[in-house]
Amino acid sequence: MSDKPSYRPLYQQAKQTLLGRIAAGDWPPGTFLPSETALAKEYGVSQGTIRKALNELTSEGRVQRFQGKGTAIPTFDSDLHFYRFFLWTNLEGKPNFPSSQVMLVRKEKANREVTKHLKLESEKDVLRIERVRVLDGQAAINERIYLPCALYPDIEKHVTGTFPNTLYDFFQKRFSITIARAMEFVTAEAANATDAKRLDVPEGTPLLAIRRLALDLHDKPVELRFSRCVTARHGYVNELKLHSFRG
Amino acid sequence: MSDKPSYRPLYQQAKQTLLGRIAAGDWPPGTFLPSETALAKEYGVSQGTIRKALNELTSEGRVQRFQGKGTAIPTFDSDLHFYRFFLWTNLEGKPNFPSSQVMLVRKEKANREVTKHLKLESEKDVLRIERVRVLDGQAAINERIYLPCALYPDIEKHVTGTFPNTLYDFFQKRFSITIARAMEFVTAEAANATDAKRLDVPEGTPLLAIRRLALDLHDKPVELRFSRCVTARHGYVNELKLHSFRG
DNA sequence: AAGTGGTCTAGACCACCTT
DNA sequence: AGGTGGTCTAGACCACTTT
Repeated sequence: MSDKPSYRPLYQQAKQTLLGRIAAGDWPPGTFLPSETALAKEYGVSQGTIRKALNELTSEGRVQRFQGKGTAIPTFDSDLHFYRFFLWTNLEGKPNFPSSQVMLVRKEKANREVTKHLKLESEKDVLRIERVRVLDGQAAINERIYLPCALYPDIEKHVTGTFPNTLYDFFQKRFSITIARAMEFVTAEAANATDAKRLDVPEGTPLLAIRRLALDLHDKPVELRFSRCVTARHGYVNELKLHSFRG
Repeated sequence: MSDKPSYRPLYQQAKQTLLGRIAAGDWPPGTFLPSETALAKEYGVSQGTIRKALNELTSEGRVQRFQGKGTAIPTFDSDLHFYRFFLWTNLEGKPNFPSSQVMLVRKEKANREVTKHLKLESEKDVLRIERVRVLDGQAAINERIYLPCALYPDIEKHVTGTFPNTLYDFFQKRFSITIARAMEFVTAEAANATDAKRLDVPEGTPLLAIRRLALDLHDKPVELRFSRCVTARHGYVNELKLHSFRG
């Protein structure tokens, strides 16, 4: 009658426990977990069971395994991760590392849209960052970013003067916030006056508009980003695959 | 000195062999593979080794496993697959099953761009299909599709009268062509006269332009598709994740 | 040499589906 | 009841890294 699962594989339990400890920061990025044998002893299961848990975590990008060395928590600046969240290439398909010019940094009250997407309780303080990203020497992306101030204590003080270009790396190092995934919603819109000025295109030029919500290891929204992009020389690349439902 | 791998795990060999037989059509979509024990005996390895190979194939979407039943080759119309290749939702994030109106079907010589992307040897015959896709009752996507005639024998005869809406399902059932993955390149462009007419928008309206190259199980290009989309009421959704490099 | 993860095996038992 | 895949274990050996 009851529809309880009433059964939970040991390796799933171990995986969940490990995930919780990773999210809680037991092993900061760049450090190594205990060995399989140590974890197996600690959890009272066989090594093979721990191995299965760790392999699933590996396939989800939560840990990295190195033969002969051990199992580590990945850091965001590792090559593995950057291009998972930066999907721009030029027309020939070559990726491109962007540079940034910050146009505005300001603390303000979140409006309704920002409050909704970031799942804030009410109209809390957010840090608003506006910057232009440069690809192949061309101003290409006009970006507006909102960060809940509560999650990034004293962030204003960190961002005076030079501003980090690779934000997700900065979030992890300074605030222990790891971006685990992001949802994007892409549309085409006409350039407004600000876009035109910052991107050096005529008003009305078709731009690719991306709304991105980035989530941390607990699936909590930690960043909202609006990007408006000139696609004369670059484009947004995406690969569609069949792979598993459980990934 | 030589950099040969000089080592190849058994389960990888088994996986490659199985992939080859799947691609060759030994087990058509919807049919079941031999059991683990049968495959283990056939390949002269243990059941655990075959299991590991099959589990990797599962995570890549190449097979589906059902406890108590067996291991099957997925069919494209299974719910699992359609929305992997159709990323449109309305502004509230609700997915939408599109309908199609075919505007043009014609055999022609491939131009340089089509030849290049489809990796044709020279300017071979391609079937050109133009259709408008309707979302929520609104003409939303103006689509132009190129198929190499060599891969779709007598396709002209199949497409008179009614035309299949879910093309990839049709490719698999009629031509044994399974779409395994696709690469998309997304830009923003202004609506031309044809777009304006078919999508009922003013000329110059910003459209989302997608070039998609679809590949079969052998990674051979089998379809080139240009979509031009109104994003007033809908958008292209994409999820960015960390997951594994080997997926 | 010692420790790590990676592969491979063999066997036991469980959960699910079909007959 | 018998077959399938799913979980769990224990042990052997291999490949890689570090000491």
